[in-house]
Amino acid sequence: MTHHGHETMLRDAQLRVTKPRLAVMAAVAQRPHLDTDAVIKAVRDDLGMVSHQAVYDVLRALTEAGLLRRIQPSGSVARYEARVGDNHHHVVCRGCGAIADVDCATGEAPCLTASDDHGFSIDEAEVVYWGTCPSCAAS
Amino acid sequence: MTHHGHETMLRDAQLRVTKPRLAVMAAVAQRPHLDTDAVIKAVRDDLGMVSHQAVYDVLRALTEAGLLRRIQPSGSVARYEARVGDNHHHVVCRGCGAIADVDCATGEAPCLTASDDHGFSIDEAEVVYWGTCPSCAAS
DNA sequence: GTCTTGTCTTGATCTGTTCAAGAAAAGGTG
DNA sequence: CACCTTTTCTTGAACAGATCAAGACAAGAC
Repeated sequence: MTHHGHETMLRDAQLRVTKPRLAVMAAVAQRPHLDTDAVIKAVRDDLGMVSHQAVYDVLRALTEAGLLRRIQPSGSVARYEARVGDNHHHVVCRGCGAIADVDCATGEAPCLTASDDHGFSIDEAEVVYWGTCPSCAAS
Repeated sequence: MTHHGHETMLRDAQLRVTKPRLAVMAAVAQRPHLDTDAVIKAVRDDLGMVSHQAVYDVLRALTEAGLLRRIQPSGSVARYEARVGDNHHHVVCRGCGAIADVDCATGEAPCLTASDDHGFSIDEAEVVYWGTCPSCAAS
């Protein structure tokens, strides 16, 4: 994804184009599953001093606009990724908290039909696989 | 589940039987998906003054022993439920955070085989359905 | 260039959770 | 039953991530 592409995405979402926003998008596009703190560090490496507040605002704005997806497995802080709309899921290591992407084996809309939805109108099924990553399994 | 049954469960898990523990188990068994604060209130209604620390310790001990399950959807605080070992999932309301149980439509071990596990050894698949509950849909 | 609106900075605040040290209670043993 | 060891509970402080509030500032429309 190019810098220019990010600019177009922001405009399409009716959001203003600012340096912090471009830096956040670049950081998340480059390294998926970044936590908030890592995003702040990446943005500051890129632009110098930026307030953590600005980063929080940017992350919220981009998430609400559907440009970013927020994931937060139990016991972990909020993380963000750029892959949206492709219905993929995550595998999380119980040892170190590492996250990797997986496409669900059951096709495009896994488990989206619950056996009994209790009257809820369901629009998304989120799947988290829990396990142990190779390096944690070794130790 | 009787009071006596809870006592047996604690002993089987090699945990000492104390009033706070029995009160926590009773509260969670009675009303599923209780958050920590609600558990504290329920325990105090039952026993009088109990420190919040004791409740946190009890919840952690029971969760580690497998007597309770901790669930924590994004944007929500930690919640606990007594149903363990039956592989059911949850539907969460985006509006009010209400949680209901659902049995997964795809059988006993839904989606447990990821298409590419990245070398992780997976032991659990957790599914969260996101949607809108009837009362939030009405407003 | 000017104006309006949305965004960023600064700094305080909040909530849920955890840490630490000592007092109290559970339950096994003599 | 009394004692002792181990675990659990109380008290009080601390911590992290996230949020709130007010004003300075910049983006983009006209």
